[in-house]
Amino acid sequence: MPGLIQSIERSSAVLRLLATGPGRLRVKEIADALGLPKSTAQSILRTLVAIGFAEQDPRTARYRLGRGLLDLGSTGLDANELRARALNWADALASRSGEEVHVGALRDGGVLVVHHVFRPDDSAQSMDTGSVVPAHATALGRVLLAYQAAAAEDVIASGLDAYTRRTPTTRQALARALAETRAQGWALSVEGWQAGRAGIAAPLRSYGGLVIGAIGISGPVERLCDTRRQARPALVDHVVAAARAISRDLAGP
Amino acid sequence: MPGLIQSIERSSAVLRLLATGPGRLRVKEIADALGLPKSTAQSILRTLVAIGFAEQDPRTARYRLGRGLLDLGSTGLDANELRARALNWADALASRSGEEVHVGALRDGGVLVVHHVFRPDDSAQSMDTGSVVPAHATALGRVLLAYQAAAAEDVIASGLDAYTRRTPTTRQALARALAETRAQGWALSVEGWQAGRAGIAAPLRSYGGLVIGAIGISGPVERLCDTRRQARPALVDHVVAAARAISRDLAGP
DNA sequence: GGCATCGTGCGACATTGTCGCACGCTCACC
DNA sequence: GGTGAGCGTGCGACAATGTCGCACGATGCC
Repeated sequence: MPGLIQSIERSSAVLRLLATGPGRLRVKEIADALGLPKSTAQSILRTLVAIGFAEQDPRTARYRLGRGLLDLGSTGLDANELRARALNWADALASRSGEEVHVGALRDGGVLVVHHVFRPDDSAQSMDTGSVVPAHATALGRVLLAYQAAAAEDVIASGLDAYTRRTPTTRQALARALAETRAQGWALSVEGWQAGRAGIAAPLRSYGGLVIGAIGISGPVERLCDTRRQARPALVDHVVAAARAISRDLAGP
Repeated sequence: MPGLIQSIERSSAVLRLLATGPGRLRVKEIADALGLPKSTAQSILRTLVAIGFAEQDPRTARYRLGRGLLDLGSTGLDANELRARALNWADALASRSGEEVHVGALRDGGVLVVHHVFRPDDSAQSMDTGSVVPAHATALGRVLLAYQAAAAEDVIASGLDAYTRRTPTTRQALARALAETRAQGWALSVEGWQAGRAGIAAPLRSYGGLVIGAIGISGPVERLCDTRRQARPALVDHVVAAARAISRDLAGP
């Protein structure tokens, strides 16, 4: 067994210390804890900060884990694995709800549809798998953005395009929608993406409760919503139940 | 600005590729994608595997992100920050429920109590902040173990001590309790830790929906439960609402 | 003000990381 | 079955990089 790269090993020790130690640490504390000379620890930390795996508070000079590392964790499962785990439940949801079902994950500011189940009737439908839909305009996307603040910021920074008159196009409007989604634990989008159509979606949680995907139904507004354009509770229950079942599978034993 | 440690930079590029690329990748694909010689890529990967940041499927020789990295992400907030964010809501929960409140996080197989609010009456109470309670025996702990499978495995491997006749002491009993917790989104423990006392707890979710702590109430069984020893719905609602409010704060804008 | 400690960065040089190469294994094609 | 191509793995030479002592400026305490 050939040698390992010492500097990478050391960087992992630093990261573990930041993650499990008493919190924000100083260079000296890190160096002492790991038995490294101060300069060595500092070189490692400087690099970790540069790559986004650690962050330093300029006021106190203390270090903590960085967003770049958290971002990595949040995409720990790939599209194929998400799809494989969601397949059967997505089919069942289409049967129960009578609507078409999509499973998606955030990708480059949009939602990549990793699985699509047609509405269980003989209507004309086109296959959506592989397509990318706008996150801010769809229920799938709202669920994903609600739990991934950095992605939400990116989407806002890129500009919130209007697809219909009901698409949220301001930071405030989107923030309100995302807050509501977090409060309810599911999302509703009424004519945000396509006129006359609505979507209900719920989060898919992986290891540690991490939101790594979303499952949702979509169909005509009058079928998904009551007369006050609120989501029909029975449909919400179906979507949330399917999301929970998939999440149990994703979270492990 | 002095130089950065190149091998650490390269390891981060590999990790990002594993996280955002098409999924399970081979040495050659990684080397080509990053413009590195095959041997260099392999040295980096061998090290990443050794530190747990990457894993290789022995059958296919393909690499993916490792559990060690996901573990880091799940403890990205420290106890002080958790406490600061939960303070006010914990006080409000004690007022509304009329019971004492604890906020905790997993630490070395137990639950570290990071904040404790006394029951809002004049009864004799002792300060619990800083103490560590057994994860498998308490509602706080059940919530945390329900969403952190690796920690649950560790706790089981360390042995499930009995504190009362109702403490779950087998893998099956604990797994059942954790599954129920995940299904409901909150946990109940009746006389699992102390005779005559019960606890109701719900998860605190951070960035990405990650469960990084729990908040709960505890008190006499007859006050927390109905005659069938089921949690009183009004109390569950209070706990879940507090958990949600704190989670909104923890998740960012 | 003096002293101790810390974080940061420079630069010498020893150690470590890089990486070409060889080998065994697997797979596809004839 | 035989052959060739491509891959993953590991060895080892050596150049490049990482290590780390030291100096300096900033901060806090007495």
